[in-house]
This record gives sequence, structure tokens and C-alpha cells, in this order.
Amino acid sequence: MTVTIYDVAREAGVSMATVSRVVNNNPNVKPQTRKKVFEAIERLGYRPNAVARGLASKKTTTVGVVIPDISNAIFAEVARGIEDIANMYHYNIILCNADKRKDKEIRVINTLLEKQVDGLLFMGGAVTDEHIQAFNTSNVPIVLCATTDEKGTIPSVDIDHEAAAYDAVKQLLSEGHRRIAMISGTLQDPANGYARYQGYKRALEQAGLPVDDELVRIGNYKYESGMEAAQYFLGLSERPSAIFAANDEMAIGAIHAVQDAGLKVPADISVISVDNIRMASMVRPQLTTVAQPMYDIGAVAMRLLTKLMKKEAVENAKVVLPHELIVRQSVASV
Amino acid sequence: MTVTIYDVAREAGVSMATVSRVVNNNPNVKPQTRKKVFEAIERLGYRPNAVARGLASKKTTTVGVVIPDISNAIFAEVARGIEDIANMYHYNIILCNADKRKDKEIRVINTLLEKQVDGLLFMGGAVTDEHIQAFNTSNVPIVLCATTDEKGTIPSVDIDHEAAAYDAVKQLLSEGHRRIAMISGTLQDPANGYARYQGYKRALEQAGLPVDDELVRIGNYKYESGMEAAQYFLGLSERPSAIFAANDEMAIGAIHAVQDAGLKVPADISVISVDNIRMASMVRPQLTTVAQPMYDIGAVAMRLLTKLMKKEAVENAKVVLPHELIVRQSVASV
DNA sequence: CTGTTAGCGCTTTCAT
DNA sequence: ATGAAAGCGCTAACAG
Repeated sequence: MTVTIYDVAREAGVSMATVSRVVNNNPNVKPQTRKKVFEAIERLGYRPNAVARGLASKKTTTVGVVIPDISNAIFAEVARGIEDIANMYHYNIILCNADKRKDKEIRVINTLLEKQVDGLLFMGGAVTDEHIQAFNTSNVPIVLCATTDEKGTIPSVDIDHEAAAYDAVKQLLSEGHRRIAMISGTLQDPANGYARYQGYKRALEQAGLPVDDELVRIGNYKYESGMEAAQYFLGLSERPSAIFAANDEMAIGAIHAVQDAGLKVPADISVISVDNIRMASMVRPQLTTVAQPMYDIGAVAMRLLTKLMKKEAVENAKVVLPHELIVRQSVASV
Repeated sequence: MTVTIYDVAREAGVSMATVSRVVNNNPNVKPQTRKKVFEAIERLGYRPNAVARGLASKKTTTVGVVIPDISNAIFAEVARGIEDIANMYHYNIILCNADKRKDKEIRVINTLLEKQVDGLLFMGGAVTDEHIQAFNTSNVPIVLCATTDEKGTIPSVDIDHEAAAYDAVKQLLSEGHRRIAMISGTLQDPANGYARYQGYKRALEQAGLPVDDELVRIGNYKYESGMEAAQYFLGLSERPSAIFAANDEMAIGAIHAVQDAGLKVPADISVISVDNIRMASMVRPQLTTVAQPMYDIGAVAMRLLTKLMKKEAVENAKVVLPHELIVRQSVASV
């Protein structure tokens, strides 16, 4: 039925070892023999069995990627970065969606490990003790991607979310805003949601402004929750002059809520956020935001993982990539 | 180093076969024995090796999914549908991005086949003879997802793109529009781009309207190309009263180009398209579009594939799912 | 440069 | 209900 390396060997009149060498580009094969083998492969339509190879060599040239939410633009872009570098180093990728659910994340990590991936990339989301425990049962390298663990024990590539948020709010401040609301993500995630909130707080405090609970709403990073939060702010007796959203999608929701209420962005209310997804420049007004180098995060993380897999020395296993303010049209001075 | 089924067997004082039975939920094991084995597994931290299992059983419980572009909202949503059903049937997914490039698609198909996936889902894009040839070398089932082959020999799940486009243009017609432009995708893809163009043509012809080459621009499905096309239409001596875009993203680009030119949608120009990505309701005005059931396409395709993999009989291997006009605010009557 | 020979860790008859 | 043993298709010493 299926043609194996043994069939090829017979057809070419050589041993399996030689066929294996040819298939794996081992230079120790006479060109003529190589040719014979290739012809046999062609004739028989031989396709190497990666499973058998994996078992024999204890390497699968495959890395597992757990992605919290495949339909999230951020992660999709990070994944592109991962992909490109993986290709470059001849690794295949198993992308596993985890639905932003911790139990599924853990399950997926275990499945990936069972499949004997040579390394693991864990994207986004909070890294709990349970995660760390799952990671520890593995003897392949792991790098966190667009997230970090608090303990700082696991290699990771991320931006400084606190500083990114700080810079966004700072921009609002420098345009003269004093009453600045925030649409935050969950505060339960120290690496991301909480850090961005901390950045907001620090900027306000540093400017000598009070942190008013009334001006902070918790969203879920989705468009709709951005709208809701903005509607709430609009209903306040003394409404804010600017809104800082923890991510672009909520910011866009906020913009539309403001517009739907008959007000103008940025004339009446300024909006700024963090991420710089493609959509940020696909809305009117175009969104001013602090860009996160998503592609690079993926690329650098994958590069780091290749080093770890090859047991090369790495200087710095906690990479923090720079962020950058992108000024567009959603912020005006007051 | 790594603990194997043999270690567990020794620890539990049974044979490998028994451990294998326990791990695979084979009922032919005395409860007491089962318990002993589970304890040994726990104590040793045994994790089954899926590669070895795959080699021995010739099944990997893994299906390969080739996705043309992971950062495309449509495919991401289809992937969700695939994922959910795959989970339900205990299959794992290897998602492989193919960058919308044919050579990479072929390469990825081969890699997946080498990895001994139990089935293959091919998403989007044109299905050429080369694809079919690659498929034919495989002895696992394949289903096309959000695309079809012209020959109709490969199982597939898709919508009727021609009819969807027809319905969109028909809607414009029914609102009194007579000068209707189209922003098309590539005409090289018979399953999608060309089909949508054909739908546009049929609607016009049926209404007794000429198909004016001046009113058709080819884009690449991206926002920017939608903008460019719209700008071109705006520059025409006799500009169209409505634009039909082959997908939402180009439609949104068109809306913004119109707005940036100081005109209003839909007051001055109506815009309609096909897809209904999330963003369609995240723009102002919200986009009127013909919805494609993306999640369902993925789910149905995966379900079909499970049947094929289990060699169950399938009545209909060419599934066409219904589309639906979603009226929002981007079309006005003239 | 090429062949021989052990496994890799597991499933799966076939006995018992 | 359990065990023994033969592979699955390939790689990797080792020998020559």
C-alpha cells in the first residue's frame, strides 16, 4: 500500500541507510547513487513518514504554538512573525487555539507535548502557577510570546505594557487633558490588563491628578465593551475630555459610541489606545495609538526558541521590545 | 530520562499491553488493575508519546488545515468552526498558513501528508490541477473549505458565490440604482473572484443594463485597494450611484474613500458587498452586505471530514450553504 | 561511500 | 483479564 524507505532501497538496489542519507541530504553519498535513489523515489512516489522519523530521531522539527484566540488581530499578526522565522529555520508550526480559556490552554499544552514538539510558544494571556507546572513537566524549551510570567523564570518576548499605557496617557496629558477616563481590560492579568492600568495610574499621579474610580470601566477588549464604557462616560455629570482604552478595538467602539451620541472625535472627546492593529487606520478618524510590534514579537520569540532548541547560549531570555506612539487623528488638544 | 509505557508497566507490575489498554480506555481491564496502573502513571508522571502511538497505530488523530492567510478575518472565523467540531470528535488540528501563495500551499499540503494527518482541510483560494495532483498522492480524505474545484471531484463546503454577488447587486437594483460599479477580486479564481463577478454581470444583464468596463476595477481584497478603486470611480465624468465590492474589506475602504472625498455614504453613493465580517458592523455607516456563514462552513466541512475519515457513507459531498442579505446602513434608494 | 543492525515507544494480534 | 511478541518506518551508530 504505502511505499516505505525499504521499497525505495530495493528499487534502487541500495540499503535503507543510503536512502535515508539521500533523503536527509547527507553528503556522504556518491552522486551517482544519489541519482539512482532519487529516480527510485520518483518512480515509486515515495513520501517520507515524518512520524517514523520523529520516533527514530527523537525530533519532530515541529514547534507548538498556543494562541489564545485565533480571530484576534493581534495574535494573528504575532503568529505571522512566528511563522516566517519558523519557516526560515525549517520548523513546522502546530497552531492550537485555546479559546482564551485556562483549562483549554493547559490541555493544549499537554497535547502538544505528547506530540513531541521540539519547542513551545505560549502566546498572550495570564501565566498562572498551573501553566508553569505544565511547562515544568516538559523537557523542551518554552518561550512566552506577548506575555510574561511574574516570577520571571520563563523566557519571554513582550513589550512593557505599563510603559506603553503610561506613554499613551502622557500624550493626552501633554495635549492638556485633565479629565481622562480609562477603558481597561481585566485587572486579573498581571502581564497585560493590570500593567496597562498601572501605567494609566502612574501617568495621572505623576501629573498630580486624582485617579477617579468613576472614570475607570473594565471591558473585555471587545468593540462592544468599548462602546458600553464610552456610553457610560457620556452619561456622567462631568464627562471626561479624553478616553484611554486598553486596546484598539475598545477604542474604536468608544469612538463610535461618541459619534453615535452626536459628538465628535476628537473635537469633543479624544481617544487613544495601545496596539495599532490594522483597523486603527481603517476607521474615521484614524486612531492615535501606541504601537506594539506584533510581528516582531512573534519573530523574536521564535528566533529565541530556535536558539534554545539548539542549546545555544542566549544572553537575554527576557526580551522587552520597544513600543511607539503613532499620532493619527483621534486626539486633539483641549 | 523520559518515562515510557514500559516503565509504567514495571512500576505497576503488569505488562505493557495492560498499560496500553488502560491509557486507551479499553474496557477489558479489571478495575483494580486499572487503578494500579493509574497510580503508577501518576507517580512516574508518564505522558504517552503520540509519535510512537501514531507509528504503531497508523493514526494520528490529527487533521491538517491549510489556511491561505491567518490574518484574514474570514479564514479565522472558518477556522473556529473547524476547531470546535474537531474538538468535539477528539481530533487535533495542525493549522498551516500558506501566505496565499500556490507554491507554499503545495508545500504545506505535502508536509502535512508527511506528518501523517488523518485528513486534510483546504481553505480558500483557487484549486488548480497542481493542487489536485498533490491531493491525489494522498490516501487520506480531503475536503475543500470555502472554495471548490471546478471539476467537482473533491468534497467541499462553500456558498454559491455567484448567487451571493447576484443578490447583492439585485438589492442595489431594487433600490433604484442603475449605474453600479464593481470592485472585484482577481478574476483568476473561478471558485470565488470570478464567480462573484459573474453574479454582478448576471444581475445587470437581467435588468437590461450594460456591463461597462469602466465601472469594474480589480482589487486584491484589501482595504487599500478598495479605497483606490473608489477614488477612481469618483473621478469618472459620470460617477456611479452605487458600488458593489467583492468583499467587506474593500467595501470599507470604498466607504472611507468616499467620505474622505467629502461625500456621504449612502446619501451620495451606496456601498454593498459580500462576507459580513465582524468589522462590517464596526464602521459608520454600518455595512450592508451578503453574509457568508463562515463558522458553519468550517464546522460542516470538519464534520464531513470526520465522516470521510471514518469511512461512513455521505449523501452529498458538495455542500452549498445558504447566504443571507444583511441590511444595514450603507445602501440608500436613489 | 555504503550496508548491517539495533532500537525509538507504542499498538495489536494471538495466546493463555 | 492479561501477557508475549511482532512490528510500525525510520535513524543512527558501527563496521567495513
